[in-house]
Amino acid sequence: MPELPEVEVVRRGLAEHAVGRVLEGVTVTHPRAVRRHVAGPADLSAQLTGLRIEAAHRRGKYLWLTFDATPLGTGASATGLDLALVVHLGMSGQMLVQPAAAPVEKHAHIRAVLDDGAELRFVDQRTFGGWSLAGLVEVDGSVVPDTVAHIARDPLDPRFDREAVVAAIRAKNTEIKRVLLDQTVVSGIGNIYADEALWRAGLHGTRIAATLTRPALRTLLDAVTAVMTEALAVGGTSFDALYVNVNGESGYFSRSLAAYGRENEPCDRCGALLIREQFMNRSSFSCPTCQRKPRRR
DNA sequence: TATATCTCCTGCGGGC
DNA sequence: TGCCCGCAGGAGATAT
Repeated sequence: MPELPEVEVVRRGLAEHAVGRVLEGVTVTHPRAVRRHVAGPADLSAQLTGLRIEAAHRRGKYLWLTFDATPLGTGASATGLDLALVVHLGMSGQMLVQPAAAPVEKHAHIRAVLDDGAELRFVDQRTFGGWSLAGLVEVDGSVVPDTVAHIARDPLDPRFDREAVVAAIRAKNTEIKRVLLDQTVVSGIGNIYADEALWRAGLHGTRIAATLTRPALRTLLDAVTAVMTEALAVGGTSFDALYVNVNGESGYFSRSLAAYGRENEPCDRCGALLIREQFMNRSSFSCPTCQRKPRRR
């Protein structure tokens, strides 16, 4: 599932293969792939056509492309400087840059023709992701799409303030894993990296955030940063063909996971068998010895 | 206001 | 072989 490292891999791919290119035409074949756009997919296509991609950005799990004006543009180019194409990959979204002649993927819901003959394709099996257009706003010293303004900085952001996040977490009277997954507190963390970071920090996900000490939370946030950095270095985590970079290649971090998906396998730290529990309608993996459950709420 | 739960969606694998 | 069901889970909407 695409979490921060996987999304960053995609962003880098877009920066390499799509930035500088002009969108010569956009075709939407699945209306659900266009989000929050009252005017509909046709209007989104019209607004994007003729824009040159200036840069690829990311915050947490959100990607967005910004544009500059281009002499090749249509009437839409006049607004390009203030417009962002926001992309969320959901659970299974892919942003692929393919030769136009390449076979079209079964779940290719949006296809954008680039001026170098390639196509930028949004492929999404489970249709939890999508594209949307947004205006740009300044929040806390950074320019972001207005639909991303509520998303907190992620641990790989140079301006990530660890102490401020520690304080925000301690203000929450709920389980620490819920807080890690709350993108308004700290962004980019999904179920996989939450379990990995909690395992590294030796904390059970049902511990109440407000009861954790500042040093424990610093350790936890450092674990989040470390696990994401390591995953990014090897191209992200892949369990199947659902997560790939813009060239359709998978990452290798799944081989390094210490907790997620390892039910009944020995803990790398103590040897106890890892367990799986239901939490927030999804699976959580932990070590019953290293990560003690709280006695009660 | 803060927190918890529901819903969306599709493909895969297991059980019968 | 085919059908049914559970599972995977990000995030907005809704409920408490």
